[in-house]
Amino acid sequence: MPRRYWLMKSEPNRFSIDDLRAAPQGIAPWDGARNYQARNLLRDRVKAGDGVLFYHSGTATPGIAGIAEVVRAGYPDHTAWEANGEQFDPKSTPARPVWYMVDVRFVEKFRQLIPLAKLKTTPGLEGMEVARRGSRLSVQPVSRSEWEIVRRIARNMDPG
DNA sequence: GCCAACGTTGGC
DNA sequence: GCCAACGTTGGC
Repeated sequence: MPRRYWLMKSEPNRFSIDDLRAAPQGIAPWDGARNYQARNLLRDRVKAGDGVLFYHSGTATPGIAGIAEVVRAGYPDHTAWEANGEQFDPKSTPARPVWYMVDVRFVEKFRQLIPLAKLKTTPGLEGMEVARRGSRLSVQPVSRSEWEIVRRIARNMDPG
Protein backbone atom coordinates (compact mmCIF):
# COMPACT_ATOMS: atom_id res chain seq x y z
CA MET A 1 0.00 0.00 0.00
CA PRO A 2 1.41 3.41 -0.90
CA ARG A 3 2.54 5.64 1.90
CA ARG A 4 0.25 8.53 2.66
CA TYR A 5 1.09 12.01 3.84
CA TRP A 6 -0.61 14.23 6.40
CA LEU A 7 -0.41 17.66 7.94
CA MET A 8 -1.06 17.71 11.67
CA LYS A 9 -1.56 20.92 13.61
CA SER A 10 -0.32 21.58 17.09
CA GLU A 11 -0.19 24.69 19.19
CA PRO A 12 3.45 24.88 20.23
CA ASN A 13 2.46 26.30 23.63
CA ARG A 14 0.80 22.97 24.24
CA PHE A 15 2.99 20.61 22.25
CA SER A 16 5.74 21.71 19.89
CA ILE A 17 8.09 19.86 17.59
CA ASP A 18 10.77 20.38 20.25
CA ASP A 19 8.52 18.60 22.74
CA LEU A 20 8.16 15.73 20.28
CA ARG A 21 11.93 15.51 19.80
CA ALA A 22 12.39 15.50 23.60
CA ALA A 23 9.83 12.74 24.19
CA PRO A 24 11.13 9.23 24.98
CA GLN A 25 12.47 7.85 21.69
CA GLY A 26 10.97 10.92 20.04
CA ILE A 27 7.55 9.27 20.16
CA ALA A 28 4.37 10.83 21.50
CA PRO A 29 0.65 10.54 20.90
CA TRP A 30 -1.02 13.10 18.69
CA ASP A 31 -4.26 13.34 20.62
CA GLY A 32 -7.10 15.65 21.51
CA ALA A 33 -8.85 15.89 18.14
CA ARG A 34 -12.54 16.39 18.88
CA ASN A 35 -13.94 16.68 15.40
CA TYR A 36 -15.58 13.84 13.53
CA GLN A 37 -13.89 14.43 10.21
CA ALA A 38 -10.50 14.37 11.93
CA ARG A 39 -11.57 11.35 13.97
CA ASN A 40 -12.49 9.43 10.84
CA LEU A 41 -9.09 10.09 9.28
CA LEU A 42 -7.25 9.08 12.46
CA ARG A 43 -9.33 5.95 12.91
CA ASP A 44 -9.50 4.77 9.30
CA ARG A 45 -6.78 6.29 7.16
CA VAL A 46 -3.66 7.25 9.08
CA LYS A 47 -1.26 4.29 9.16
CA ALA A 48 2.16 3.47 10.56
CA GLY A 49 4.81 4.65 8.13
CA ASP A 50 2.83 7.63 6.88
CA GLY A 51 4.65 10.96 6.65
CA VAL A 52 3.58 13.96 8.75
CA LEU A 53 4.12 17.66 8.23
CA PHE A 54 4.20 19.00 11.79
CA TYR A 55 2.42 22.37 11.76
CA HIS A 56 2.55 25.04 14.44
CA SER A 57 -0.72 26.96 14.77
CA GLY A 58 -1.87 29.79 16.96
CA THR A 59 1.44 31.63 16.77
CA ALA A 60 2.47 34.99 15.34
CA THR A 61 3.94 33.13 12.36
CA PRO A 62 2.13 29.84 11.85
CA GLY A 63 3.73 27.28 9.58
CA ILE A 64 5.36 23.90 9.10
CA ALA A 65 7.99 23.26 11.74
CA GLY A 66 9.29 19.89 10.60
CA ILE A 67 8.65 16.27 9.80
CA ALA A 68 7.34 13.35 11.80
CA GLU A 69 6.33 9.80 11.02
CA VAL A 70 3.31 7.84 12.14
CA VAL A 71 4.44 4.84 14.20
CA ARG A 72 1.08 3.65 15.46
CA ALA A 73 -2.23 3.81 13.57
CA GLY A 74 -5.45 5.02 15.15
CA TYR A 75 -6.39 3.76 18.61
CA PRO A 76 -8.86 5.09 21.19
CA ASP A 77 -7.96 8.48 22.63
CA HIS A 78 -8.01 7.71 26.34
CA THR A 79 -7.61 11.39 27.26
CA ALA A 80 -11.35 11.59 26.57
CA TRP A 81 -11.93 9.33 29.59
CA GLU A 82 -9.97 11.40 32.10
CA ALA A 83 -12.78 12.99 34.05
CA ASN A 84 -10.71 15.92 35.26
CA GLY A 85 -8.67 16.35 32.09
CA GLU A 86 -9.04 19.18 29.62
CA GLN A 87 -9.90 16.70 26.88
CA PHE A 88 -12.60 14.86 28.78
CA ASP A 89 -15.70 13.94 26.80
CA PRO A 90 -18.41 11.93 28.55
CA LYS A 91 -19.67 10.64 25.18
CA SER A 92 -16.58 8.47 24.91
CA THR A 93 -16.06 5.38 27.08
CA PRO A 94 -13.54 2.51 26.96
CA ALA A 95 -16.35 0.23 25.82
CA ARG A 96 -17.48 2.66 23.14
CA PRO A 97 -14.65 5.01 22.25
CA VAL A 98 -15.61 8.05 20.20
CA TRP A 99 -12.23 9.74 19.68
CA TYR A 100 -8.99 8.36 18.27
CA MET A 101 -5.32 9.28 18.34
CA VAL A 102 -2.13 8.11 16.65
CA ASP A 103 1.50 7.96 17.76
CA VAL A 104 4.09 9.95 15.85
CA ARG A 105 7.88 9.97 15.94
CA PHE A 106 10.15 12.93 15.48
CA VAL A 107 12.07 12.85 12.21
CA GLU A 108 13.37 16.34 11.52
CA LYS A 109 13.00 19.94 12.63
CA PHE A 110 13.40 22.44 9.82
CA ARG A 111 16.14 24.96 10.52
CA GLN A 112 13.61 27.59 9.54
CA LEU A 113 9.88 27.20 9.90
CA ILE A 114 8.05 27.40 6.57
CA PRO A 115 5.46 30.11 7.14
CA LEU A 116 1.88 29.64 6.04
CA ALA A 117 2.27 32.81 3.98
CA LYS A 118 5.05 31.10 2.02
CA LEU A 119 2.89 28.04 1.35
CA LYS A 120 0.15 30.27 -0.01
CA THR A 121 2.44 31.81 -2.61
CA THR A 122 4.32 28.69 -3.65
CA PRO A 123 3.38 27.28 -7.06
CA GLY A 124 1.96 23.81 -6.59
CA LEU A 125 0.76 24.46 -3.07
CA GLU A 126 -2.14 26.81 -3.81
CA GLY A 127 -4.55 23.93 -3.43
CA MET A 128 -3.21 22.78 -0.09
CA GLU A 129 -5.95 22.43 2.49
CA VAL A 130 -4.02 24.40 5.09
CA ALA A 131 -3.66 27.32 2.66
CA ARG A 132 -7.43 27.59 2.32
CA ARG A 133 -9.11 30.43 4.15
CA GLY A 134 -10.83 29.20 7.26
CA SER A 135 -9.15 25.80 7.13
CA ARG A 136 -9.70 24.33 10.58
CA LEU A 137 -9.27 20.61 10.21
CA SER A 138 -6.47 19.57 12.56
CA VAL A 139 -5.32 16.60 10.48
CA GLN A 140 -5.35 17.01 6.73
CA PRO A 141 -4.35 14.85 3.79
CA VAL A 142 -1.32 16.06 1.84
CA SER A 143 -0.58 14.91 -1.69
CA ARG A 144 2.73 13.41 -2.66
CA SER A 145 3.59 16.40 -4.80
CA GLU A 146 2.73 18.80 -1.97
CA TRP A 147 4.95 16.74 0.32
CA GLU A 148 7.84 16.88 -2.14
CA ILE A 149 7.49 20.62 -2.69
CA VAL A 150 7.45 21.30 1.05
CA ARG A 151 10.58 19.22 1.56
CA ARG A 152 12.29 21.05 -1.29
CA ILE A 153 11.42 24.42 0.24
CA ALA A 154 12.85 23.25 3.55
CA ARG A 155 16.11 22.24 1.87
CA ASN A 156 16.34 25.50 -0.03
CA MET A 157 15.69 27.60 3.06
CA ASP A 158 18.48 25.83 4.90
CA PRO A 159 21.67 27.82 4.52
CA GLY A 160 24.58 25.76 3.27
C1' DG B 1 -8.97 42.20 19.57
C1' DC B 2 -11.41 41.15 15.44
C1' DC B 3 -13.59 38.26 12.48
C1' DA B 4 -14.32 34.41 8.98
C1' DA B 5 -15.41 29.74 8.79
C1' DC B 6 -17.79 26.17 10.32
C1' DG B 7 -19.19 22.54 13.69
C1' DT B 8 -22.55 21.73 17.42
C1' DT B 9 -26.65 22.40 20.05
C1' DG B 10 -31.32 22.83 20.88
C1' DG B 11 -35.98 24.81 20.11
C1' DC B 12 -39.61 24.15 17.19
C1' DG C 1 -35.53 18.30 9.51
C1' DC C 2 -34.71 23.27 9.71
C1' DC C 3 -32.16 26.90 11.28
C1' DA C 4 -30.66 30.42 14.61
C1' DA C 5 -27.62 30.88 18.35
C1' DC C 6 -23.51 29.79 20.12
C1' DG C 7 -18.72 28.03 20.62
C1' DT C 8 -14.20 27.02 18.73
C1' DT C 9 -10.36 27.42 15.63
C1' DG C 10 -7.01 30.05 14.04
C1' DG C 11 -5.26 33.70 10.85
C1' DC C 12 -4.44 38.45 10.80
